[in-house]
Amino acid sequence: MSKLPQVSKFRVRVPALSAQKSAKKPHPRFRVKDLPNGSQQRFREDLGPLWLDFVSNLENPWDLANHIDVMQEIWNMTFTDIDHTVQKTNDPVYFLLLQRAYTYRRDFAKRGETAVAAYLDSMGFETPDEIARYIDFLVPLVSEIRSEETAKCYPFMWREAKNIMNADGHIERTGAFCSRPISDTLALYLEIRECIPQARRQTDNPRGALVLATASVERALRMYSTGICVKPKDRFESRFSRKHWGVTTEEVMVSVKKTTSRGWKKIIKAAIPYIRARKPHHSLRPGLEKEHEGPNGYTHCVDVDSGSDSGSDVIF
DNA sequence: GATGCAGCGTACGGTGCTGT
DNA sequence: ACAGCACCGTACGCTGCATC
Repeated sequence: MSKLPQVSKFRVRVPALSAQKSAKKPHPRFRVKDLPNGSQQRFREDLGPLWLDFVSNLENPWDLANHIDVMQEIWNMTFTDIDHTVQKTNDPVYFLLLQRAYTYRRDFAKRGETAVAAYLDSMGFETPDEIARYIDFLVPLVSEIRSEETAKCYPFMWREAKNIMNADGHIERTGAFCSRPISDTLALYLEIRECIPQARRQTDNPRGALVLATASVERALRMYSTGICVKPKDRFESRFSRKHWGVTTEEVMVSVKKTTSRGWKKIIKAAIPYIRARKPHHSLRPGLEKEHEGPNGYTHCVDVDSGSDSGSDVIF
């Protein structure tokens, strides 16, 4: 880079005509073409991934509206030649970055479905009953798991979890957040990061991406609670939204925040083999209610460092 | 090399929800 | 009632592959 390009002023325009005339109640809606000339491709290829990398690191990946400063920062970093002030109203940059984040979360939902379908397929079950029983073990009903003191564990969140019949139905588990479907789903985050130069990647742990991956996998697993994938009656109930999954992600975050740096290396190491491993797969789920609060299987998913498989050879 | 096709990702428009 | 937000469905265009 011999010299910086000349800075040009980008003036905000009104939304495209087709967007304005679309509905009875028109409202601001921007398209990529509403961005300044010459910025569209860099928006897609550079700014978008940087933004999603940031979102992946957030403690609350559902709440994005209060990160104008970061949007501005990555805009300035990406577009040294185009001056623009990011703002909440009438701004295509703000609007399109939020849209990109919605798509990002939906991609996690889809990836979870694909990962779970592949996982169950690989288990070689022969009847729906077998699948239903296994799902019941992996994702016990909320009421059951919270009322039973000894069962503070969602087995689907662990690489390995098995009932030990002698000691009060105690569940032995290892490998927090390293179950195959969670690793598979988290690989989506690694795929997004691949196109970002190492020096520009976020350096924190991808807490937001991990809680989204975990919730997405639970959502997909619960679709199979009857042994076959059940479509929801109401498509709005099936959304991977803050409304339906915000409580779950908050609770999972309790465990995520306790994860050590060694734990993070293991989690990333487990996800790496799944990079670019999946194709999209469409299926749906029945609704899920959150009824109780307090410590539970989500908040107890933390490895006791075993010393084995340190993950020390992982760079991410 | 040209053409056709399938798979996939993205952009865009639609719509229910929520806040004022 | 209205405006804006949040999420979903899908059309479209791009890419890669097969076939001629």
